[in-house]
Amino acid sequence: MSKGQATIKDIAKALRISVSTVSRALHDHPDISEKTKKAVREEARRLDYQPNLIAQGLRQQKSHLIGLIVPEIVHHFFSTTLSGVEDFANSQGYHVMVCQSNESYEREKTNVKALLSSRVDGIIVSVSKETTDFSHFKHIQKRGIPLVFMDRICNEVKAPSVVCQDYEGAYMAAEHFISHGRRRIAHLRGPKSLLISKQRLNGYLDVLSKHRIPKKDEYIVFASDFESGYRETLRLLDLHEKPDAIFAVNDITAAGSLRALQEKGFRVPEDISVIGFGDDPVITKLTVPKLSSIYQPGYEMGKMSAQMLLKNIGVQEPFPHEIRVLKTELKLRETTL
Amino acid sequence: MSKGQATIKDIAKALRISVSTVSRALHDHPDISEKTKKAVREEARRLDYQPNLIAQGLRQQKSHLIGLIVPEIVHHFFSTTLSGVEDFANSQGYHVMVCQSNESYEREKTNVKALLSSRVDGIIVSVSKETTDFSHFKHIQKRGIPLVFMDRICNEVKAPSVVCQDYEGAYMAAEHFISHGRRRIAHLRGPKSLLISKQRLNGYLDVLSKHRIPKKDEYIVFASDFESGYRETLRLLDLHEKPDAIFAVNDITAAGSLRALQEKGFRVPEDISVIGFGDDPVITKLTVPKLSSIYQPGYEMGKMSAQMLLKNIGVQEPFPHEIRVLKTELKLRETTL
DNA sequence: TTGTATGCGTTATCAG
DNA sequence: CTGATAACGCATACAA
Repeated sequence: MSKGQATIKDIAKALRISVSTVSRALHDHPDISEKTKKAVREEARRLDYQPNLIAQGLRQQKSHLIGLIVPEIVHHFFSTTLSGVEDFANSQGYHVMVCQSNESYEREKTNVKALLSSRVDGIIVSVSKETTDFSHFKHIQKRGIPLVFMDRICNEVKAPSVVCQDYEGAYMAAEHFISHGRRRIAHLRGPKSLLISKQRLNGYLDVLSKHRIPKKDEYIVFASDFESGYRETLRLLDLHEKPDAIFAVNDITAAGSLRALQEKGFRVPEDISVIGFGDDPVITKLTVPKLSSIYQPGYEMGKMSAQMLLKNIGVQEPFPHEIRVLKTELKLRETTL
Repeated sequence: MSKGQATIKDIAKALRISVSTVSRALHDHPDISEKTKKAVREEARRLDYQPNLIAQGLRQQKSHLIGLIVPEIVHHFFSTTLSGVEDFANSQGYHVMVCQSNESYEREKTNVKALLSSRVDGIIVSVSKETTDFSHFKHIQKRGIPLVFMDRICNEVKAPSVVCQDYEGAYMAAEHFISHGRRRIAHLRGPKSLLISKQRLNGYLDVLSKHRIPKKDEYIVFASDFESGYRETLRLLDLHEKPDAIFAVNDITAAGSLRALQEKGFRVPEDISVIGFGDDPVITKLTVPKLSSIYQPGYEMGKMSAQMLLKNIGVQEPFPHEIRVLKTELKLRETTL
């Protein structure tokens, strides 16, 4: 009775029929009589039969598992992508194994190995900051396992990728500053290793050059967390020509920046405007004044990634190198005019 | 070569030995000669052999997977518990399947079914707000699968549980108010369905009665997100006897409360002190003034849960009904005297 | 319409 | 020290 989980064998035994008949009945195979099907279904319910996905996986060489590797799930953005991945995967009968690289290259490699060993049917990756060698990703593909990059993508490996309009988002932010009379726009930029940082930087730079504003190196500083955002903003405020606008690579950095501005007595947005990136609902709600930001469709990006991944499961290499770009939006709140 | 993943069969074939020898060599079985072992290991490396966990799972009736069901991973607390679970599980050769119930009872049931079908070796659950019927949890145990409750526990089902000092945390908060001369302490409480809400409420109530302060029903209102925290605080401020301190069931609610206080021109902490619960690093950093809060050891709770779960894998029922309580701490910042 | 046999990759038992 | 074989639970080609 409660001897672990019931199997098709148990159903077969109870009904005195063969396991193959049970298997087929459960799958609604046309060959099986309605009568048998009904009996099987009832017995299955009686025994609370749940198909053993492990056995199914072994048999059909499909685990119905997909792997997701993200840097850190604590970040709002990544947790929303997980929701998107999970929802779509579940809707297609897949489950998700989540791994965090903690921004560590070594850990990312371990994660890949673990997922491969678990025979996941596909892997979605958002690359860690530390990663500069990409052979572990190529390795996935060599095994014939579909791979999709999400947000933190990787140009060195040809794989379907899902990003948002990083460039356009940054462009919008900078344009907004310009159209409100700002000329001395600083950028708190992300690490060199990340493409998204470069894209955001480029969007910013292109707006400057479009408006014939010379790029000023002191205005472009590395900062991607609260503390560095705070610290680097203090330094910006020490410049002879202080900026009149700050575009930050993400919201928490923008929050650090706001803290510095507030402490130094600058009025936001009157003296200095600020725009973040990510539109984190907690951060944008809590800063004073409320942070304007570029909305990133995390849930949709996750969903789309899962969709592209599942589309490629079972197909032959080479995998397409399609890049899907999802829309970002400028959300104006109180740190902008 | 790149024909999917290598198996022990491939190694056996290459070395012209039997699969059983390979299997044993890989497991460092004492019967196998050092010479053979070395050859096998080398060939395994050459072929980049990774054991097929699915096959292993089927064979040994152990999937080396554990399931984690949390309400919503976007909350900082739950994402830190995931890290704890993941780290400990990985260290023991287990992987984690994460499911979000989205605070929905139906979805929680679906999650349980899915995990059972995946033949996870154990399940960690943080119960959804909506859940009042617990048969799906009992069901897990009936199947002989160990179950551990974490944070959002469930007294109706006897299972090992990991919580933090909800009562004591609330007690500390209220005591702190009292010891700084506050007498009109309000509580923004969580939903009735959650034990942690009750515990936090009780800690608060016991401090009142200890100090012979009569409980005042208008001071105890339901609120567990930013908007309700904001709204209910406005109502508290309309009372004839306004509170001089507010203890909130979580940090985001406290943040909503602070927003209301600020809008109405109350000084925090001089006029009204505020303490939250959870010690969310983003929220406590961003509110103005910075929010005092009760620190909850999320990572350790996750780790402990995984530890208790793995301890029970393979053991016979009945599972112990041990409850582990982890320490909370009062973190004083700027919303308290 | 149903049953038998086989194999997915691995490990354990039993022989040798 | 090593090999052949069965079994885990399921799905399918082939028989009947």
